[in-house]
Amino acid sequence: MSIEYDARYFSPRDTLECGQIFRFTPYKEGYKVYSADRACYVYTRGDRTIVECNDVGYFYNFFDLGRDYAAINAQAKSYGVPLLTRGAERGAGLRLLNQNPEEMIYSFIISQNNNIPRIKGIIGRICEKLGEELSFCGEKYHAFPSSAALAQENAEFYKSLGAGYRDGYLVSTSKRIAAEGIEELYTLPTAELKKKLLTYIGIGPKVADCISLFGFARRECFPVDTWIEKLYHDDFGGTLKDRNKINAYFCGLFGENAGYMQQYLFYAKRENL
DNA sequence: CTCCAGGCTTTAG
DNA sequence: CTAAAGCATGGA
Repeated sequence: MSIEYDARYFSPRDTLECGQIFRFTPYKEGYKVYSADRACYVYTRGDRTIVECNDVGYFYNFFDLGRDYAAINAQAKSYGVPLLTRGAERGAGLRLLNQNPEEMIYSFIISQNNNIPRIKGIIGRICEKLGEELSFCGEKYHAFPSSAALAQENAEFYKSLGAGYRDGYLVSTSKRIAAEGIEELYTLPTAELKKKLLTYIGIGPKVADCISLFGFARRECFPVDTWIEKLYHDDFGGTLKDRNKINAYFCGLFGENAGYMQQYLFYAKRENL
């Protein structure tokens, strides 16, 4: 089964290479993408982007295909900030993914003070060791492990996979989620959700924003990492140094679509556009 | 060698 | 309350 979409507003590369997802690999004309226990093959041919998968409903939502990006893209260009305009022009095919909340929690705990290639490696090894073995397009892959499976391992295990000092965070948070579940999180308003996420060991303000944005579709969230801090000074002429205040500045500026603007900016800065 | 990466926890003032 | 040290690892 497959899904087709206008390639102008759905570029696999723009969508996957902007740091919101860590499990994908180049494949044939595009990429294989993994989320929770699912997999798909996504590629562009001519003016159409095609998603081949076993679960059309899951990936329609995953790639946010029910949303019109023309207005979002126009909003980004309306601020007259060159970096943001360039991000919106050259990253027009970027879409915000709707990912599995638990996968986001562990992935972004690992992401702190870390670089993207290494984050991918750590997550990949955790999946290989603990995730269910499945197959797609004639190749084996591993699901992202359940919290119950993660909670059975100790800190030495995670350190042996390269997680570094985040080993204890993974142990603590997986044990808590395995015991409590995360059902309540879906029901909370965004401010309460963020506050609750901050009570998990290893989740601070930036990671909580990423989890809310990518895992709970809270598009008003604006994660502030080292790249955003850099462009805040370089491209917005900002003088604040406290990341919480920088976050408040951007949230006030961009409003309910702040998360999309954040992705355009992150992409533009990292790609040196 | 030092500096940095999608920062957080702990401790000191 | 805010400020800064400490933290694993690998690549530039």
